Amino acid sequence: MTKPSPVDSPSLFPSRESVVDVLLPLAIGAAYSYRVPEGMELAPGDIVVVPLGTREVLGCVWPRAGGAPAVDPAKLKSIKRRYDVAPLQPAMLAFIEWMADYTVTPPGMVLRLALRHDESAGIGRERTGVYLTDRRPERLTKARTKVVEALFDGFVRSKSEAAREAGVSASVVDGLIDDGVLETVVLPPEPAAEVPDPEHSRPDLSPAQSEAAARLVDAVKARAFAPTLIDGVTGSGKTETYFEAVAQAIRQGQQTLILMPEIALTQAFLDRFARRFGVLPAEWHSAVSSKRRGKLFKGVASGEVSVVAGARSALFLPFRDLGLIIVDEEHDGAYKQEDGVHYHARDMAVLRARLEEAPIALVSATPSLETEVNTRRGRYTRLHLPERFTGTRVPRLEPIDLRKEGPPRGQWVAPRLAREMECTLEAGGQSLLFLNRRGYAPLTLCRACGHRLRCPSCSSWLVEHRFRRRLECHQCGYAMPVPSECPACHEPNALIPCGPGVERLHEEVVRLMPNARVQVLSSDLAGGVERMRAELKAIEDGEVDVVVGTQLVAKGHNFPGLALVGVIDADVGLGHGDPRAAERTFQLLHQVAGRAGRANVEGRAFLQTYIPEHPVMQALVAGDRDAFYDQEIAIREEAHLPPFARFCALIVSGTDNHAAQSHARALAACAPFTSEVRVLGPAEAPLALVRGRHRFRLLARSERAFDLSSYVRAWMAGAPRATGSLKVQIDIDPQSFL
DNA sequence: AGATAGACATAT
DNA sequence: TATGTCTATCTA
Repeated sequence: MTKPSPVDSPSLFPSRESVVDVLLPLAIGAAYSYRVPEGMELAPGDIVVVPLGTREVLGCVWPRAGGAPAVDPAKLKSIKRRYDVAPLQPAMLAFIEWMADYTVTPPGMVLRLALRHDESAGIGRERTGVYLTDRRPERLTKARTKVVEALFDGFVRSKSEAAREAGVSASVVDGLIDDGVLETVVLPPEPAAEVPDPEHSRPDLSPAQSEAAARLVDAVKARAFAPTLIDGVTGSGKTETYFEAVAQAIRQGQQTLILMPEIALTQAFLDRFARRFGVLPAEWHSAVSSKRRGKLFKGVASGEVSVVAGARSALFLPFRDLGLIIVDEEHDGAYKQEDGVHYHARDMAVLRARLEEAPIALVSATPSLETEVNTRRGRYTRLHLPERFTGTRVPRLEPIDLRKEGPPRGQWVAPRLAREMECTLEAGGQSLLFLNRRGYAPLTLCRACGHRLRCPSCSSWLVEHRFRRRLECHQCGYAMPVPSECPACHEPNALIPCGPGVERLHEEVVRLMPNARVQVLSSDLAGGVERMRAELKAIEDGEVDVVVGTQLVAKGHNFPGLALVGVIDADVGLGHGDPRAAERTFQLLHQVAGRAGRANVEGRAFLQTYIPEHPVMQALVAGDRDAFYDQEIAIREEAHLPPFARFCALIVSGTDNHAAQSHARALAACAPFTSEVRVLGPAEAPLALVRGRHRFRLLARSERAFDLSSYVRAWMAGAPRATGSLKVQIDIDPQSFL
C-alpha cells in the first residue's frame, strides 16, 4: 500500500465525467451513483449532500470501483451540494473499506460512525466583534457609560464579551451599534482547539523512560507503521513517556490520536497533558456536545486540531495527517463495541495506523493476551518500563488462604488482614478493600423453604441493595422492592442475605474499626458524578481511612496515599467458564495491587482466596506476569482457540421462528465470551458469509443448549426460513490485516 | 436510517 | 371496507 497523500488528492474526475459514486451512511451494500451538477468539481473523500428517496442525506464521494456499475441512467439524481469540510483522506477511505470487510459490515455503516456528528452543528454562526468609534451616544445612560468605559482601549471584542466586561446586557451593546457608537466587524471563527506547545515543559525522565521515549520519537520521525507495546508497571510513567512521542508529532506538524477507555478520560490525565503541553487536548467522547463535535470534526479534518484524546469513537475522526496513535490501557474491555458495528477499537487503531503509515503505541501494565502474543511473535516491539518512577516497588500480593485462616462465619475480612488494617490505621495510613461486587449481598434465599430469589426476566440472582432497599438484577437492570415474605412459601421474615457485597463489607469494617472513617466507592454511588468527585477528593485529601470499593477503584483514579490493599474475594469471576476470566482477573487484581505504595512508603497488598493454588493466584503472588501469559496461551492452544479469538455472535430475527429467537438470545448472552462458552468446531461456513481468510467458528452456551453448526446449515439450506434474517459474525484472526 | 408498500389483524 | 401494526424492501 502506498502512502496516501495527506492533502487533497489532485486527481479530480475528468470534467466531462458527470457521474460519481457516493457512499451513504446506511446499511446498503455499495455506493450509489449520482450526477454531478455543472461546474461542481468533486474528488473521492468529499462530503456531499445527496437526495435519497424523499430526503437528503450526507454521503462521501467514493472511489469508482472497477467496472462501471450498470445503473439505469434515468434513475440518476444530482448531487445537491458539497459540504463545507475538508475531504476525507485516501487513508481514511481505505480504513473504512478495510474495517467494513474485517467486521463483516456494510461499508456505509462504518462511514456512519465517521459522519455521526450533526451536520449543521459545526457551521456555527458568524461571530460579530465590536469596537468603540469616535462618536458618543446622544442619550448617555448609566449602562451605556459602562460600555464606553469598558471599550475605551479601542480593542475589538465579541459582542457577548463586551457586554460581560461592561456588566450590562447584550441589548445595550446592540443599542450602541444602532447609534453608531460601536462599529462591528466579523471575527474569525474561534479555534477548534488550543495549540499544544511541545516545548512547554520538558519533563525529567528516568533512564528507562528516556530510552523508551527516544525509541518512540524515532518511530514518529520515521513516519512509518510501527506497532509498539509500552509495557510498564503501575506508576512507571508510561504517560510521560509517550507524551514525548506526541511532542515529536506536533513538532512535525502531524496529528496525534490518544485513545482511552471512556472511564480513563479523567481530570488527572487532562492535568498531566496540560502540564506537559500548556493546554488541554481536544476531548472527544459521548459527553461532548454536538456543537463541539461538529467543530472538532472540521478542525481535525483541516489539520488545525493537533491532538485528540478520546474514547473509541475518536478512531473515526477524519485526520488530515495522522502521525501517531496511542491506545492507553489497551487491555481495557471498554474498547470493544458490542452493538451496531462490532469492532475492537484497539485492533482497528492498529489497522488505521497501518493505513496511515503511522506508529502506534499500545500502553498497559497488564497487556491483553493478544497483544502479548503479538509482541512475543515479534509483530509489536516491546518497550518495557520495569520500575516505578517514585522508586518504590509494586507490592507483591501476600496470599491469605481462606480455608486455613478465614474469617468467622458471616464475616469477610480475614483476621490477619483486619490486624494489618488496624496497624495501618494506627500509623495514619490509608487502606483499600477491594471487592468486585456491588450491593449488599449477591444472593437472597429463604430460610424456610430454600427458595433463591431470581430475576423474573433473565433468571440470574437478584442482588440486594440495602441502601436503596431494592433487589436488583445486575444482568438486565430489573429492580423490585425487598419483599417482606418469601415469594415461594410466603413465610414472613425468612429471607436471608448470602455472601458479601461492598455495602455489607462496609458494615463489617465499621464494626471492626469503629474509629476509622470508612467510605464505599461503587459505580452506583448515590449522588452521581458530583458526589463521586467529592468522595474521591476527600480520599485524596486523606479524610478517609478505609476505602471499600468495586472495580471502579482499579481504573483511572489515583489514590496517592494508599499504604495497604486487601482483595476480599479474589475468586470472584473465576470458574464461570468464561475463556477470558483468568486474564480479566489477573489484570484487575494486578491493577488493584498497584494502587498500594507511594513516594516514600512501600505499600502492602493481600489476596484472600480459597484457591491459592490456582494459576492466576500463583502468578499474582509471585508477581510473575510472564508465567501467567505462558500458561494462558498454552490453555488456549490446547482448546484450539486462537489466542486472538475475539467474538462470535449469531443474531436471528423474525417473528415466526421462536426457536431462532431463543437461540439468538442465548447467543447474545454468551458472546463474546461472557459466560460458559464451548467451541462447536469449525463448520462449513456458508460461502456468502465467509470471505477468504475468515475462519468460521461457532460458540454456544453449552453442549446441551443446541447444536449451532447444524442449525446454521439447516438455516442456510432454507429450512426454517420463516421471515427471519440471519447474521453471523465470524471469528476472525484480528491480525489478518498485518 | 427513513419512507413505503404488502400482509395480516381488528374496528366500523 | 377503512384502519392499525408489523415487516421486508428500497433508496441512484
